[in-house]
Amino acid sequence: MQGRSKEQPHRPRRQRGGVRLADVAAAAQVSAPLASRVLNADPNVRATPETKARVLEAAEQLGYVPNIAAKTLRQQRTGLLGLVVHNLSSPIYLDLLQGARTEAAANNYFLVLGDVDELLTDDEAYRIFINGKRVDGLIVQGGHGEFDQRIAEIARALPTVIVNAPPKSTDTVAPLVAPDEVAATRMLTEHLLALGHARIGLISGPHDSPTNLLREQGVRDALAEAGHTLRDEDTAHLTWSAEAGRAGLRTLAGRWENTRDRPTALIGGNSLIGIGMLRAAAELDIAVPGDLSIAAVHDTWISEHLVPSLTTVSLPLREMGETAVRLLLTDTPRTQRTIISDPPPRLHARASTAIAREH
Amino acid sequence: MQGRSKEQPHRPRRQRGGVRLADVAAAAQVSAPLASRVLNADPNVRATPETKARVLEAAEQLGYVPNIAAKTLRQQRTGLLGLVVHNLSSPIYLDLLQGARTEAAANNYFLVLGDVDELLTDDEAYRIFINGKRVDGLIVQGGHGEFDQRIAEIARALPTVIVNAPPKSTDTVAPLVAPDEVAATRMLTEHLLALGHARIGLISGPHDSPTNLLREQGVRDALAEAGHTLRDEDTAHLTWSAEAGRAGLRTLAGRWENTRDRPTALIGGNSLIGIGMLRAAAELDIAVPGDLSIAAVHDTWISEHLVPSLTTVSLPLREMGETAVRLLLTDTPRTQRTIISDPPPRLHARASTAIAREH
DNA sequence: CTTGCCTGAACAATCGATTTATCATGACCA
DNA sequence: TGGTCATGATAAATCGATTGTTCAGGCAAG
Repeated sequence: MQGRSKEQPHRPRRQRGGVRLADVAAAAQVSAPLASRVLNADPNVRATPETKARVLEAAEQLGYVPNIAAKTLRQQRTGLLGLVVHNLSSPIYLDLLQGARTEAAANNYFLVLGDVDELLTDDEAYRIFINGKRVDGLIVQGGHGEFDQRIAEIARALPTVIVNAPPKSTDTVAPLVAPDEVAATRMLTEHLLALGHARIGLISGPHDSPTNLLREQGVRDALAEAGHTLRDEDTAHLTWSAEAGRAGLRTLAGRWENTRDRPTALIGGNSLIGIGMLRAAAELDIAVPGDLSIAAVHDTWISEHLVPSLTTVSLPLREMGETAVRLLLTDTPRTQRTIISDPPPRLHARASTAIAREH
Repeated sequence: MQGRSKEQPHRPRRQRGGVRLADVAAAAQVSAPLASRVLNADPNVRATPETKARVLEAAEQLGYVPNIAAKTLRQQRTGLLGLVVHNLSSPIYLDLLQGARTEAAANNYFLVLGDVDELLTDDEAYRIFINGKRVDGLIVQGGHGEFDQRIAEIARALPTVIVNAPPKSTDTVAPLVAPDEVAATRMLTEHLLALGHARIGLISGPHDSPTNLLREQGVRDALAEAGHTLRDEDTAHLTWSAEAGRAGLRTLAGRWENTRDRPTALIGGNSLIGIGMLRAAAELDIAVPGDLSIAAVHDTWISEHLVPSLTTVSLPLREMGETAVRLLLTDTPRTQRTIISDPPPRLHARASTAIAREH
């Protein structure tokens, strides 16, 4: 047992890199370029069926997987899309993420996560993510003030699609994918009107945010058609959080001096606000839906598990994510604005809304 | 205004690729390799301070960002980590994701999302993600039966860290990062015991799942120390969902024939189950915490907004994500098991638990 | 019998950064 | 003056796949 005492006498030559195209080509007794063309089903390739079969066979045999870095370098295409999220803890946009992820996967793309705050504060991260050619395109959420201002700059460096809310600036810097916000709140309002509510209020996000303007519009439209109006004293505009919903309802309720001069139903600008409103109602001993009906925009997994379960309208977030990816992969004119109207917003009537009681 | 009428008379030679290292080197009047070494702060580089300054200056001036594909090809390192998630809609693991994302970013890494179901069903996606050298390492959630069986295979192909729950198989295939599950439920139980509860039940996930075994152990330990036991008729083991929590409480309540022979407090195996339990209690007119105290594992953003707000114990999910990334970046022996005990689980006492009432 | 065309395939260049090996220059010492 | 050595920098090879160009051979037409 003396000879060959070395422990690693003949490890296969290529240990790290796995199987290369050259290995496949060698096994199939063809050149690397030909193997590449066969494996990529190049329509212009001219090879006998036997040759093709040999190449495919060899690739299968060796478990060949193309090296993505090499492919990327040559083709200037990473197979990655960036998704810049604002607040991942919010349940609202997970569906959007899921939709984007699924559609990306269907095209053999993967998603890389970026964070709004990080990109704003960490220059290094920004450079790597935006300028480093790390991704082929970017999906960003509009409507986040400070970040909106940099979207134009980003869109110049990289194909970009904005989802959800258009930046405030008037010039269109990138294609937009959005839900039919107006239809959504209109639907909620009409639901409440049908239940006999006449005085309906709104607790929503910042008054001048693009999203709020649209959602508020939907409420106003539906009310106007029914001959009613949205009164200033029945609205509160804070942020998009549960805490804001709670504070908003407390503020409104503070104005209610008697049981007659007050709204019988309130709409929450998003599901977090709706949750906060339910909470505030419980704290203030306002019976829902007995004294007050509550409905909100966005249907999330939790809506039906709340007590009482929350009436909502669901936006096609998943489809928005899918569409955003599709637009990204088909380079779209930056002026294009896609409103997802199929499927339309859908009403989920639950226990938090009921027929208006006569005061 | 006739001359120069062409709109794009002299676009710079390199339009697509941006600034290359060669451009920087040329501007600084040095060779590309030297520029590379200076920019990467190679300790072995020998260059005069003036030369270094010139290179750095030129890079800054031109806005040079290294081409990641080229770097990756040469270094066999992508700068990406894969995070394989099971159900992104669940709020529970978002903190883990956030922790991982933050720590990755701090090391100039980015996260790519994979989906358990997709990797199980889509062979192409699996090959690209796992075998394609698309990522340098992988964080996977253990405890998802079918997927667990492939973790060993994955771990052979790629540096891997398992978070949360160990696969059932006894051999350790990759380092593990987990919270102190036993301490968490022990803490909840002790909180209830301190409130005077003596008979405490448990509604949790599948009985033989690794996570449940540990959580149940914590309950049993604390009860035993106080001279009590966990009765079989006070437990239900279904899935980890809100629906299961609801069904679990309904099952248990169905056994309660009089007000004396029943538990005064129940622990939910996770926050979803806790939410379902609150819902079932409301439906069954069981006052919480009057008739029944309810507490659950996992503190999420919603816990404090529920009615009543839910007592929970929070696990250090964020830190787990951070640690998982760190382990991945420092190639760790696969036998290592890291229990995050700093910070320890933390109790959030809220309105759903109260002093036990004498029956 | 040669020219020309088509088929089947190989050759060579390219993507951009890194890294190993090599070369020039000047200082210093014998 | 010649030789050694440290210093400063360059040349060339490499990572692996793709793509434009070229080449050899076979067959048909002139």
